[in-house]
Amino acid sequence: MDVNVIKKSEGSQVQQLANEMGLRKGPWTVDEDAILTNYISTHGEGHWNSVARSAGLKRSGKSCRLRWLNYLRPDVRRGNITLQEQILILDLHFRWGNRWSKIAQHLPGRTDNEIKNYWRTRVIKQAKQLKCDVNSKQFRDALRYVWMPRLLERLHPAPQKLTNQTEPETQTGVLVSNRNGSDSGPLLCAKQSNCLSDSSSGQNVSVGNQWSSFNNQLLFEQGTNENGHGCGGGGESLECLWNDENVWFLQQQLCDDLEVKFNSLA
DNA sequence: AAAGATCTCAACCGCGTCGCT
DNA sequence: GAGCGACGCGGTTGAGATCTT
Repeated sequence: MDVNVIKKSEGSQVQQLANEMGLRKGPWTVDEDAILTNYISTHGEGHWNSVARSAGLKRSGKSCRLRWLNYLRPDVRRGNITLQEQILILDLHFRWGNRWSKIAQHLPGRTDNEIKNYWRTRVIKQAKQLKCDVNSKQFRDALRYVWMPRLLERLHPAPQKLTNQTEPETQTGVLVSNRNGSDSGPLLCAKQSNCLSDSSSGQNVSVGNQWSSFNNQLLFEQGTNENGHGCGGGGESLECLWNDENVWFLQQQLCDDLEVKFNSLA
């Protein structure tokens, strides 16, 4: 597919210059991929502008770099984000915010672009469902105290397994949930009051340490537990965690008065 | 089956930073 | 220190795929 896309936004001097130089934009062709891959395998990465010129690609250096890093690199992992990766992303984003490249460094084979897309398409969607702002304390608490623990629970149905593998305090709260027939948010939250105390007393580090410990385990396990325990057999969808009941609970509790509860628990 | 809505993700853009001259 | 080019990052876009009606 040979696409010479002339964008509406074209008009800047840079773009005009690019056009005059005959630079291509839009989707990469198989031939272009092959040229870039061959060139880099021979000459290595870096100096992207000269790569574009020397390889005979009518692409900008930026475009070559992006194509290589996000798609052609041999160690790029394709396919669904695993449960482990989802937990890591949630945790790391909690710590660092939209530092996608920094987060990606902790997910081998995943690109910042992929993680960014995951966040925008999955996580922000959930925030909208809950009628919360994605950056609000309510939603961040929902991620931290409900979503992540439930992912962990899916990953490790038997809590003892984790307890035996990491330091004891790593497991406080986050793995506890009420499974008496139906999920019960309030009980879940009450059982996690120790976590809340940690964060509200300014001891985010301790919670971070809990997750750091678990992150190490996740990274270790990624090679052996690729499929996790998704709700649909091999499915890795998060959406199953956000069933109607959970959404209802979170809307009721988190977006209305959970913040008050947190404060009182602290 | 078709049309419209929604989702996904590759690719682009603008901007900040870094290193060299 | 100023100017410049290269690079990397985060935000945004839009085409194609998928789902819903």
